[in-house]
Amino acid sequence: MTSEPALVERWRSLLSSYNEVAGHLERALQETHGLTMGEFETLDRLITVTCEKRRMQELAADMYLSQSALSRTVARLEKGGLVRRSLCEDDRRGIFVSVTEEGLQRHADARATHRAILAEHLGTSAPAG
Amino acid sequence: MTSEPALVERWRSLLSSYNEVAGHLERALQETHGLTMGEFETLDRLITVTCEKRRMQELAADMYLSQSALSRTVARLEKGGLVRRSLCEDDRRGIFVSVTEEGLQRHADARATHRAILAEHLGTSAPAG
DNA sequence: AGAAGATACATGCGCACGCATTAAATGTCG
DNA sequence: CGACATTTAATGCGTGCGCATGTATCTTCT
Repeated sequence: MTSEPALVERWRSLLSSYNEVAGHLERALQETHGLTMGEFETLDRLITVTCEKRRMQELAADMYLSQSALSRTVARLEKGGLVRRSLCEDDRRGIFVSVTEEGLQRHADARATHRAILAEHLGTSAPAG
Repeated sequence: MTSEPALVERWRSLLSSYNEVAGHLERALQETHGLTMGEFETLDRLITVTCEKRRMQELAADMYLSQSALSRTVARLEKGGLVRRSLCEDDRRGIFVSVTEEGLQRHADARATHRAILAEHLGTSAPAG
């Protein structure tokens, strides 16, 4: 049973941790690799999973992005050649998303930055609780 | 010494906790009280502190918002009559911000919603770590 | 088969954000 | 005092987001 003041405390802590890390992450990924945090996370989720193609919907379920945000994020990634969209034959409303070679490469590069930022800005702060 | 995979794990957990809570909070505060999360947090910080007036700069230091975002947030709050801006006589570059009666009231109302959302969406999830 | 409703993704719109710049006030040093 | 750097807050601009809606496709029920 968490008391209310403690709850607010926990929220503030979460808020500042998140913003600290997200801020640096966003800047670093953008500057060094031309990627939004959302773009990186999307790539990351596309790659971490075994199957080659994933439907928008599955992707959305894994993520914090809204459906519309995901749609646009994938559109940007495709425009940048990092991802490919293809029709789903079984259900022609569906869209499959797959990572291109360039996408794999860019993600691999960006991952280093990602880890570094996490180590620097998440590693030092105490895990809440 | 946190291992790298664990770090990423921790980040993803932070990311989803944050977005879960922030999403619901934003919606609830907007719908019920016409307040942005940033606006509420700003009011909250203005009120939690002992002194009556606070300078933008001090406020900014407490918060995750950028200087420009804070400036606009305060402008919105003022436009809504929840906050008042006044010149700082000692240093006329500075701006003091103080909460109006209406601001106090609105904050008091919103606080209930805030706590409720936290209890619902932060209370159940295990504190990371 | 045909109509009504559900589902999947795309898009119009408005909003809050961050970065870079600007305007006003202060501090510094000759 | 007067020129120049510094600091504080406001603002122009571009970007990504969520909500609501649009369009195409699938499902269900008769």
